[in-house]
Parts: sequence; structure tokens; C-alpha cells
Amino acid sequence: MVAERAGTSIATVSLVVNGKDRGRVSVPIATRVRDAVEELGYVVDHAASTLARGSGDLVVLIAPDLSNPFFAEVIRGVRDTIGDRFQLVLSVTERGEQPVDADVRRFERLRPAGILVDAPAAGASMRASVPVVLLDAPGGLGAVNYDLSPGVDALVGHLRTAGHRRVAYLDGTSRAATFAVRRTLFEEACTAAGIAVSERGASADLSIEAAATTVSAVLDAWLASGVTAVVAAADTLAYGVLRAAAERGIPVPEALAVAGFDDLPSSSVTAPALTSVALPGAELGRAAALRLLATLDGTEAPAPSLPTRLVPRASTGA
Amino acid sequence: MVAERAGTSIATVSLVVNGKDRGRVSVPIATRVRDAVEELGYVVDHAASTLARGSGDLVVLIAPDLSNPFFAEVIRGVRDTIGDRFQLVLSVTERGEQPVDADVRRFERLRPAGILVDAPAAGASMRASVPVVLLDAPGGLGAVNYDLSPGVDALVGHLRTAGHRRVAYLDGTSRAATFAVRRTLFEEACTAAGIAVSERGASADLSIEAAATTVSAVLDAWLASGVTAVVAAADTLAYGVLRAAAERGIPVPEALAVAGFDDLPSSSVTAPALTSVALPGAELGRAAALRLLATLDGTEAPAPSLPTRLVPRASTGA
DNA sequence: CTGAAAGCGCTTACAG
DNA sequence: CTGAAAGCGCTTACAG
Repeated sequence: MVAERAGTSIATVSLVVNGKDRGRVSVPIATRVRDAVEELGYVVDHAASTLARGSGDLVVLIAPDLSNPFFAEVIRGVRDTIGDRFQLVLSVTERGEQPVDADVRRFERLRPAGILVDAPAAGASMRASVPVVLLDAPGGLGAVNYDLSPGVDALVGHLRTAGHRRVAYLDGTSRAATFAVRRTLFEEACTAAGIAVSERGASADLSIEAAATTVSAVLDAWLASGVTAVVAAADTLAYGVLRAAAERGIPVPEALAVAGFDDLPSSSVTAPALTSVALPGAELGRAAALRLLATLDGTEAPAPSLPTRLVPRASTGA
Repeated sequence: MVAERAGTSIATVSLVVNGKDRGRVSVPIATRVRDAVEELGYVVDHAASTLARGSGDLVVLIAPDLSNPFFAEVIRGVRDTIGDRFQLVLSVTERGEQPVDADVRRFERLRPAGILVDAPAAGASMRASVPVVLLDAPGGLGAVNYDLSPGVDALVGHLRTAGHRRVAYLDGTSRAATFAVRRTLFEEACTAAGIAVSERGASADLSIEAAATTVSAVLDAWLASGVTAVVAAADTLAYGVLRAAAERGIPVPEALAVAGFDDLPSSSVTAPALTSVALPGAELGRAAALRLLATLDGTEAPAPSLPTRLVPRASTGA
């Protein structure tokens, strides 16, 4: 190892480099080591370090769809929280797939400090030899989830107050458990509020185009059956609804109110601005990262449930 | 090592697991090993393997902005090409930042098989102890780039034919070299075609919102000075132009033609559909991955230049 | 065709 | 406060 040009042993260098020199290495020697490290541009070998230690400083985040702005937010929250102590690497599943056990398995090999899995496929166990934190995985053990009830209840109350008595729901074709929960909570709240949910359910990929196409095909039937509002399981889907309505000249919210889930940054600037149940992505990432950090420090934290709320905007007449 | 339950030596297991057993290990023994591996769910330790070999099977892709759909395409191209032989991990820079040397340095530690860097900051050297392939980095050594000339020339020809004589350019505030090239080529082609480019240049972050805001502020001045078309350095910027125009009731393309660069999937469904210089992201990813693979196999390939072309649509009256 | 052994570059008890 | 040594789990010449 080159860094012994400092005139010390390998062990001493290791201590200094890892910041474990307090009270173990004299200041002048530590300084000499640091200088040598600087001069030689030395950087500890990750593979060797990981092997010797048993685990490394990588944190891997497995996400289903990086093109959804929601995940960009989650990533930001995770990165800001883990800081410099760990190195974040990302992995994406194939388009339209949710993370499954095999994905976790593949990254377990890397001996990361921990693995974060966002919106895993429903039913995946995700157990591994390293700490795993699930995000947005209702039913998952120790998952960091949103508490959707407040947001959904507020949405349904808002729709009821606006006079809607028959609504349609546009679901996502995702296997993520969170979508099942959104739908169920929404339908229950509607029933309790005396609002009928059209049995003509529809669903689409989480893209504007797919949603617009799907909605175009059912919109006339919805309107004919008396539907006056459509709630989409995600903002990107709601954008598709807005587009489909605009293409047919159906005024929003006058003839059709529209709402979504996520409250993406762009939802404040759509035409009209979109009412949405806010699911703060950065906070989800932050909470999950904190939980991982706690696990690593041995201070097991309770799995938080993040509050959601309604952001009413013009698309529902707010 | 558990897998010797097959009754062989560690070395033999290693050979079989790595598929180097042809003509070196007898079939019955190899079979026994494979069975044992299967039963015990053994998976080779990445850190140890990487350390012993000198480098691992990771390919890291450093990208500037995962929320841009363009990069989702690039990622897809890379993944499809490297296949199962390597494992792809992603890293994102902070929002609005381009990859710099320090990013490469951080990942060099991992001893990946190679590093792919998309749209690095102009001037970054990116030299490392592992193979590095630059994507979309004009001026970068051995970079895989687009040949923008055909696309830009076609765009300018198209504008000229449509009668435009004064146009504005909306640049991105990115430090990526490709943006400088886009602008320069466009301005040169305009000059050659006798089209004036408004000296009132504007630029914005690569987001719809930022672009819409920027354009709103200069649109009146552009129109007053006789500008009849605006070309944006990226489709996401062009979307912002469309939005700003729509908000003011300026008809596109009648009063203002709009065009962009990228030809994102959604550009065919904007209102109106967007004319764009197609920059096929998946092909960029594929070409870069092929180049990396070639380097790893010692069959140094020439750096390809990917053709670009114009996709004329309604936003310029096509 | 198979196995014993060295070595990859670190970290961490353990002596001094 | 400092260093010699073992060991992390593999791979790969090298003997047999």
C-alpha cells in the first residue's frame, strides 16, 4: 500500500483514513498520514474494505419507474438524508414492472449497507441479509407508508360539497399495493358519503398518453351515465384525463371535475390546475432513509406513517 | 465456503460457478457442484470476487437528470445491450448539475467493469482507472455523440420553406457541451439560410415550468420584433413555449411556430404535436454500451456518430 | 481432471 | 500510541 510513504504501518493508515484515530494515533503521525493520502490521491478500495468489514457504504434504492417525477422527489429525499456517509446507487426495474425479490437478491451480493425498495410488487417478501426498508408498500413489514385516509376523506368530502353524486375512478395498471389501497379507501369513503362510483372501471399505464387513450374510449359512457367527476390514481393519469377532456371540448371542471394523487410539482400549472391528494415524495425518501440509518445504528425506529392532505385546485372548481 | 458440500475443492466450485469448467472439470463433478449451489442458494460474493479479479461486473451510468424522459430511453438502451453479463447501477447528479470528474472518482472505487457518463460538464476530463465512455459529450475523447448537422439543417430548411425570416432560440441553462453545439449549429445554419436569429436570447432550466415562465417574460418582445418561430434546445423547453403561447392565446403555428430537440415520445401528442430534431435516446445508450463492451473485450471500436433527423409536425405547420 | 496455496487490499482484535 | 498478523471470500496460476 502506497500510503506508507508516511512512514507508518498499514494499520495506522487504515485508522486515520477511517477517522478512528481519536486517542489511538498521535496527532503528528495522523497529520503525516493525511498529507500522504492527499499527495498520492489515495482512495480506499471499496471491494477490499467491504470484504474486510463485512458490509460496505453503498445504499441502493430500487425503484419502478424513474421517468415518473414522483421518484425524482423520493431520490432527492433519500440522498439529502444519507449524506456523505453512504453512497447512493439506483436501480430501475423494466418499464411497467414493480421491484420483486430477485431484484433485492441481485443487490444483496454487493453487500450494501442497506437496500431501499420503492413500491414493491404486492406480496414480495423482500427479506435479505442486509437491512431492507420498503417504501410505499402497504402490508409490507416495517414499511414506510403514507396514511392515505386523511387525504382521501378530504377529497371525497370536497367532491360531495361540490355536488358530485356519481364519479368514476381511473386506476393504474401497476401491481404496487399502494394502488389497491388508494382505490379501496376511495370507494369506501364514497359509499359512506353517498356518492356512487361508476362500475365502469378503467385503468392505464402511469403515463399521460396511456391515460388519455384509455379515457377517450370510456369518456362518453361515463358522461352518459351521469358521471360528473373522475379521480385518477396518480397525477400523471389525471393529466391524461385533462388531455382527453380538452380534445373533446369538455370543459373542466364545469362538465367534468378531475383529481389525482401525488401532487406533482407540475400539477399547479396544468390547465386547469389539478386538485390532488398530496403524497410528498421527498418526505417519503427522507423517512425511509432515516429508518435505514436508525437500523444501522441499532436504534430501531418505529415505521412512520406520513400524513397526506388534499390540495384543492381549479380542476374541481376550488 | 459452504458449497464444498459437493465434495470438491473450493477452486473447482469457483471454476464451475464462473462457467470456466469446460475441459477443466469432469461433467459429473460439475453437475454435483451445480446441484449443491442450487440447494444452498449460494451466490458468489461480489466484494471478494471483485477483489480477487481486480474488477467487477458492475456498469455504472452517471446521468444528470432522471426526470427527463430522454434519460429513461438512454437507460433502456444501455440495459438492453449489456444484458445479464453486467449489472447496471445508476447515479444521478444533483438537480441541474452535470456529471463532473468527482462523480467518476467516487464510482471508480467500486471497481466497476466500466463507467458511462451521460452529458458530462463541458471540459471534464473523466479519465479513470476503468474504461469510461462518454455519451452526448461533444469534444470528449472517444465520446458517443449525435451528428446534429443533418437534423439541424433539415429544421432550418423547413423553417425557411415555411417563410420564417426571424426566429428566436430558447437555450437550456445546462453546462453540457451538447447545448452549446445545438445553438451554434442552429445559428450557423440560419445565417447560411438568410434567417435572422433574435439577439434577445433566452434560457431556462430543462423543465416545462421554467421554460414557460422564461418565455412568458420575453414573448411580447419577440413577437414585436418580428419573430415568427422559436426553436428550443430541448422538447421539455418547447413544451414550456407551447404552454406560454396557449396561456396568451397565441395560435401555434399560425402566429408562432415552435420546434425542439429530442423528439420525446410525448412530442407526438402535445397540442399541437411538436416538430423536433429526433435524438434517439435508446440508440445512444445502445451505442455507448456496445463501445464499452468492445473496450472490455479488447476490440476497440470507433466512436460512432448517431444520425439525427427532423420530425416535422403540426407545431411548424407540417 | 483436480486440489493446495498464494494473493487481491483492506480492517480489526491483539500484543507490545 | 503503534505494529505484526490473521482473516474477509474469492480467483488463478501452478503442481500433481
